[in-house]
Amino acid sequence: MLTVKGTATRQRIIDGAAAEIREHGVAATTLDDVIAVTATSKGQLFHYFPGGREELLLAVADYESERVLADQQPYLGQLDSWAAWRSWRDTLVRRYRRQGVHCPLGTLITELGRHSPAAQAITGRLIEQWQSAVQAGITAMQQSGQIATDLDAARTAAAIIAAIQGGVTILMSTGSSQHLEAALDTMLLFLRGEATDAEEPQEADQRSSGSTPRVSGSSQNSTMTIAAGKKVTSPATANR
Amino acid sequence: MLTVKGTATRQRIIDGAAAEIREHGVAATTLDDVIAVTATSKGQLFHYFPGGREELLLAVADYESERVLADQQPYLGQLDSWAAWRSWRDTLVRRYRRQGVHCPLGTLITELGRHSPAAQAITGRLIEQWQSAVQAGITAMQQSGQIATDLDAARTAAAIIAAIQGGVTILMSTGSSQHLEAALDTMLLFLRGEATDAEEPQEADQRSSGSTPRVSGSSQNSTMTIAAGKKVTSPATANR
DNA sequence: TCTAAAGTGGACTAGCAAGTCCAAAGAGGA
DNA sequence: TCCTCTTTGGACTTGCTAGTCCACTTTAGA
Repeated sequence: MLTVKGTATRQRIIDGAAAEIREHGVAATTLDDVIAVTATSKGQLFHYFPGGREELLLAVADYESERVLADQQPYLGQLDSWAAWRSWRDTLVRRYRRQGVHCPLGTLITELGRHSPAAQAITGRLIEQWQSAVQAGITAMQQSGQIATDLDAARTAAAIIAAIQGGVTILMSTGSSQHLEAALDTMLLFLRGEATDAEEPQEADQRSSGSTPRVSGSSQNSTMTIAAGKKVTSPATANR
Repeated sequence: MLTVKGTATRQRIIDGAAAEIREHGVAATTLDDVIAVTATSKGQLFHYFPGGREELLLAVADYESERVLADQQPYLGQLDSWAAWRSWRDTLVRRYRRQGVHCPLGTLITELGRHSPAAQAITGRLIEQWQSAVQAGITAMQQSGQIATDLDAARTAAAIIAAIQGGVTILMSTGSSQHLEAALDTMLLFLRGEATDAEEPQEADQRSSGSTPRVSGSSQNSTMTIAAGKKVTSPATANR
């Protein structure tokens, strides 16, 4: 009831829609845009997504939420050393800075996540998974004595997720990754500050704390962004 | 060129639009909705907002951004004691918890703040003002020896703003204030932890850190997150 | 090879929502 | 009182977009 070709087409639609949404936002993305960019037709779109726009948006949200976590690997799944935390932090910043103003999930969350229960389920699951990965990292660090054991891993993980989310939201509206970086660095500083037992001296500082490197100036996203999502590829990306 | 009556009507339109947006989101709010809810007409709407929908939305954003800061007073402007920080924290949580899923600015930021420069200006200004108020608080605490002076006030303030923003965003999509509270509490914990000079012994802990109160389970919106105000009290901790 | 199901294209419809227009009522000053 | 400018009401236009419909093509497997 869905051949290989069909599956590919369906996926192509999702990819294209995701790219469009990253680029222009949910509100500004019409089905015709998606059709144009994926070289499909109305017939196909409604053939694969009988629920129409809503169903497509949900599929995109689902797809993006997987990407969010996948992009943070392998670090996110292995936060057992300060170096891993650092790499994870850098991966995150790099990813979002590259994406610039375009955060697929953030947009989806706020634009469609509010009232639809299905959308809430997706975002809820993402937050949960993300948070529990971070929490596992904290716990691991506690077990190896690198983070004080009296720190509430769950609560701190929740705070970290919130901080990231906020940093990204601000990045989306201002174009500067300054807040995201400050948020992440401060949280890491907090984790380290709580370390009472062992430490990894050779890594002990280099970032933040003192001096304030203060990220450049204004919107540095104009530079690339453009290319952002356009890697879609898939059989027919010869758009239009 | 704008009588008293006219000014009142204009303001009524903004109020009504803001309410509608808080309730249903920007995308779902049509001009006809605004007209209906404010007992006005198309003619009036375009008379006072020649730029149409866009101009109205901008006016609403401006209006809401002022409210955001105003609602945090007097604490936000006077963060010179731990008690003030606590009260501020409680005010924030209370406000957003009451508002539940409806964050006017968050919605406006993500839905219209992206591409319009005018909107970016508004959100940018809000973030700046908010952040500098927090930064002033940190500096004041440093000067009175309650926070270590080697802490980067600007960067930490940025992190706090990001954490709040993220907590609110998550609150909007899940309905739980858990993350917002965790974010704020963790940040306060961080500020306190950095205190090396003087301290306020009698206030030295009470929240989290040790024992892990561990917020209940899922959406505890109801539970009130137990500790919230605890002993510090402050004028209005009679939550809700 | 035949046939049924899957896939595809695109014209068409319906409805909504932004924005236009104009007529008429009200308000204030000379 | 009159004249002008502001305010108000609402019908009407226009354009867009989600969704429908159906004819046609391709694919798979019996």
